[in-house]
Amino acid sequence: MARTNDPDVFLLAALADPTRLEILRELAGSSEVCACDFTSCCDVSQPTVSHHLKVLREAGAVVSERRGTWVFYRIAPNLQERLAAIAASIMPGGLVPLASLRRASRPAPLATSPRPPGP
Amino acid sequence: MARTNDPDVFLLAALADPTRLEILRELAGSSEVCACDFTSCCDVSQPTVSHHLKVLREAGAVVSERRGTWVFYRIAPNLQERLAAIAASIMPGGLVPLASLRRASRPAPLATSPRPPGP
DNA sequence: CTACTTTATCGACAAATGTCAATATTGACA
DNA sequence: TGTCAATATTGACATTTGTCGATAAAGTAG
Repeated sequence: MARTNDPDVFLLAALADPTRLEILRELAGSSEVCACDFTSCCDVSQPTVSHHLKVLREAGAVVSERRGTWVFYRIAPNLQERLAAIAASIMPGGLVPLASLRRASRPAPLATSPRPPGP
Repeated sequence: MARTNDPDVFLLAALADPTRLEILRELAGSSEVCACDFTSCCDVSQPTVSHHLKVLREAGAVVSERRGTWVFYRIAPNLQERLAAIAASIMPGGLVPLASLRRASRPAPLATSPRPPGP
């Protein structure tokens, strides 16, 4: 079969699974989530959760950080850009991150954005 | 295995294939493309092209129109919205179509919420 | 060190997927 | 009608994928 190494295909394939999409939606709600919390929400075994997290990590959809026994996961910081790039390559209009919208119309008014201005 | 019926997963799975992504990128360049043109650009047999087009069609990524012997394909009109909705569900900021950018920059300059309220 | 917890890996399995050759279907035109 | 071109479907195949049980690895606390 046509083995591919296109990072875009890799990323899209990582999103195209009900359990992984559920994981990502859980992650979108909080700034970070412990790996142990996904076992309950996703109705699959612990090895399966670990497998899905690995797929998401290797595709660049999430990033992980070990703190003691626990491993915390976050949405990858550049996921927005990557999805925007993919969207732009397959659609005339494309999609843009909301952040770039606000930056274009005004010079960063107040800290009203839900995400703190990271380092 | 976990058979799903989530349209979002269906759509993402349709995009997560190198041949189908190539088809979509070809479609993004023109307003419409004849099915016969994909056989040359994608380096797969005619039945395979037909299969991939069916997957894209059933996922709602493209629409087709028969004109005589030929079948012409276009990017689905609501693909932007659907991808934007998926992006918004998995990322804090989300992604918005460029069209809505123009509309949103006028009437609500002080709206601190990241997402415009209207449907 | 041992015992315990959390996470990752391994091995195996069934189901899904991408591919093509062969064939069927659809439509145009003589 | 019959023939040809474009597209779709079928059947078969190898590869990939999602899943779990068992087990290993990493870290903490006693």
